[in-house]
Amino acid sequence: MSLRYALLALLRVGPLSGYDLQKQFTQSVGHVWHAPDSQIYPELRKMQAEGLIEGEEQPRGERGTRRVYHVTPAGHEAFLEWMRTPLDYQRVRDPAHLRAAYLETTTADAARAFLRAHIVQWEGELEQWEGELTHIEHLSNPMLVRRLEATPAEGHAETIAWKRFAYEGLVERARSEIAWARRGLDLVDEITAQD
Amino acid sequence: MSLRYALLALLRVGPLSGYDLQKQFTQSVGHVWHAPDSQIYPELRKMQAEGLIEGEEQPRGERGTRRVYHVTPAGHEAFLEWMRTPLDYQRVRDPAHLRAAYLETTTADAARAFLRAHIVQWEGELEQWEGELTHIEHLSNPMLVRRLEATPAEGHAETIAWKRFAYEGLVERARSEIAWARRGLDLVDEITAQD
DNA sequence: GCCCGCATGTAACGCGTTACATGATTGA
DNA sequence: TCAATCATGTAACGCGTTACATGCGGGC
Repeated sequence: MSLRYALLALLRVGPLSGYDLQKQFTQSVGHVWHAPDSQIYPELRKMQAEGLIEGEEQPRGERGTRRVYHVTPAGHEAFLEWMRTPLDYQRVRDPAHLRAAYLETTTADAARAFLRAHIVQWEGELEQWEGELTHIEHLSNPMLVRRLEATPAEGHAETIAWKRFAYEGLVERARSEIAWARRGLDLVDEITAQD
Repeated sequence: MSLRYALLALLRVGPLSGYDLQKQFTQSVGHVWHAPDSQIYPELRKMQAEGLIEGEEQPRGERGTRRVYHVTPAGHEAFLEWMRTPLDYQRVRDPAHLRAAYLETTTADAARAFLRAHIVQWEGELEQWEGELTHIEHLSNPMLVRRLEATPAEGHAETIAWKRFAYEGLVERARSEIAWARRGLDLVDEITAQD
């Protein structure tokens, strides 16, 4: 549901091809909203059919072509409309906490393996998000630079502030997941010590 | 993917009908893993077809029937196997943080509305999870009581400890989302003060 | 000449959501 | 007798995942 708005957010700054968008989805935006190429290309076609974007075929070498998309006025409006609309929050569906609630049904080793994997998982995310944060602070994210170049200077601080805000929230979340799993490991130790 | 294991976790304690399971999914387990009835009934049929559970038709009044399911040995094994298996973590797809990263594109009012809705959303979850925590502490959750009755007394403390652990993690997450959105509201104030 | 990166997709499948649909029992 | 609760589903649709599929361009 949000994929198209993530795509619009990127395209609003300037035209990009499906491939370029896909790269952004494995880099910057992808740290917040992941999408594989098999989802991006069809979505772009749909958005074009609905008049939110327009694609321009560009020759590439002798026979190759690439399609560069740009946002139409209707697309700009759709994005701004989305920003004004309440988000629809998905119902909670959290496999890690579901499993955590039943850890007494398994062995101490399995419980530890699960908790350690949880730590590894969130340490990975943490690294990505902290990396993005430093890219934001140092203005070393090319997409952010393009965005700043396309907007008047007096808005730059605000743009950066919101990016930082978003990633700080994610960093905080990752830290809290890691701390939680560590407490879980302590709990396994306490329980096994009793036997 | 985890739905069937959530169902197995409940059924392991003792037989239940689809309707009873559905109630648990709007109460206790549903605070971790939501599922509507339209998903539960077909899933139970599938699980029966795969030999994980067995259903027994019970008469209800003159003409009504209800199907009560119990876990087969294969079902018990499948659950324990799942507990030993690494979770597959979904890629990040977080609409709230996606939007937060682009709040400079909208008005201060829209930004505030979004952040306030985020706070309301997570305060709702927080209330649910804190409620569950007190139910756990006071042993006033009927499903937990059934679970304890079905297991030897020396395991009770551990069972309760893991439930508490799971819900504490969720409570922490909700608090952190709320704190984050409040910082966002402060940021809106700072930005509007500059103009 | 070969490989890596550029570039664009299709197909099948599963999970989840929403809406729709029906009927029986029990207690006020 | 009427409403609430018990009880069980079907159908259509959309989003996302995984696997599959293809071919060009540019640099070494």
